[in-house]
Amino acid sequence: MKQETTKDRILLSALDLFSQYGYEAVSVEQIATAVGIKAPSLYKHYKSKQDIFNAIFAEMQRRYDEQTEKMDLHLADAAADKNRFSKITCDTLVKEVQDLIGYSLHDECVSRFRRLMTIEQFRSPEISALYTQRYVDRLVQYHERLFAGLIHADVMKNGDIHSMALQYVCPILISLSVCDRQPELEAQAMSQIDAHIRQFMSAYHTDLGRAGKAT
Amino acid sequence: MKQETTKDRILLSALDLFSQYGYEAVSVEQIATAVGIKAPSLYKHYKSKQDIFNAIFAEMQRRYDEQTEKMDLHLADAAADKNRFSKITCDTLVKEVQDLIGYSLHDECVSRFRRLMTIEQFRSPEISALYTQRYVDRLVQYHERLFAGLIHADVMKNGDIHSMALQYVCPILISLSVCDRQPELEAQAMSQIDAHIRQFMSAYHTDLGRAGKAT
DNA sequence: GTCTATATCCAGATAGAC
DNA sequence: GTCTATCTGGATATAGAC
Repeated sequence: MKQETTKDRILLSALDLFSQYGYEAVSVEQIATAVGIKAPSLYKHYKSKQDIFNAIFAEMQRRYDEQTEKMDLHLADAAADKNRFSKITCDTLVKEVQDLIGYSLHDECVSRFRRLMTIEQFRSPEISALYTQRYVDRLVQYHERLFAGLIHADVMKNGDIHSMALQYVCPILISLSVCDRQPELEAQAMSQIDAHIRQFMSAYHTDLGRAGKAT
Repeated sequence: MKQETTKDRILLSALDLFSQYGYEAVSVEQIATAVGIKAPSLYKHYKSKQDIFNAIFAEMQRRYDEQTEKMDLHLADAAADKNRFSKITCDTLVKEVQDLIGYSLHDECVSRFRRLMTIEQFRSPEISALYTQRYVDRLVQYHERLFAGLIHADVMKNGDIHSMALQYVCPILISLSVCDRQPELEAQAMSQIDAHIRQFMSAYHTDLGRAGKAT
């Protein structure tokens, strides 16, 4: 719980502005004004505008690594306790996903950095690869492992796991990108996600209708 | 087959540069150099840099409208001849989609404009809405209509049509966005699309295994 | 660590000759 | 329709006082 330094506030203000207008379109004076100081004062904290940009990436990478660790633990937990798989219902799945999407949309850092990545994704091969890994591959791979467990527990129908993960994850990713562009469509996106998950489960779950009711 | 005017060449060079680096990062001098003239000469054709940007949008909108008309006719044809639905096989579907994706990736104008839209999508509510409409809604709605026809013809299982369209279309859209970032992954993306469509059909087609073989 | 003043550079755009 | 020369503004960044 350390206090927010000026250096941190510069980082967050820059992230805010970069994510809206892009790196090139934002001047260091705009950043300074947002922080409440004059432009030359920035240079006591960062040696250049590019340096601020790099610091944003470094900081977000740190947070991302933390989060990935948690996801891995969560999945390991689920795999260790195979009985939990059979208890999964549409309602719990929908709620889990909607919470995750809500967090991704409303956490300022997470959502701003994702938008920044979106508009700067073609700037270098490194950023391109990072984008695919973070926002596509990680979630797909997570669900591949999850579905492999569910199939093994006979809760889900057998099939091409990678394609199943894509069909589950991609509509959610697209909804997220729509909300990034048009926040006013969030409610609609959430209800589409709800319908999507129920449709997916009805197509791939072995025993959905009776899941919660069986004695 | 009219000849390519300087005005057109400016438009295409600007599109090329904007789609790589973004509007702000490209100077009018860069555009002029790409065309093979000096910067001030540009102003005889367009009154400002912003004017070039707007002209790109107007021209691409014109081409888009043409294409939409063709798609509508194609769908109307298919709907009028319901017997064709039952003849659809995985192989033809895969080929159709791969051709479409190949075109979207390799047509210079189409792919450059899509990348430009991607990196400029947060610049205004109008561009945001245009992006969603062009690159998400149109394809989803097309497949909703297609699937409605297929369900009516008893070729596809019944279900929530919108969700089914999302599950079919979104993995393809994500593959496209991956290839925009990382062209080196195209072959891999194509084979994932192949597997995805076959998995989708095996989940939703009423009678896949015998489709091509039944007497 | 913040400020004012300033150096330096380069962008978009215009004027006017050819 | 292209050029050279130029205007003007705004950007990043530095120097040095407080």
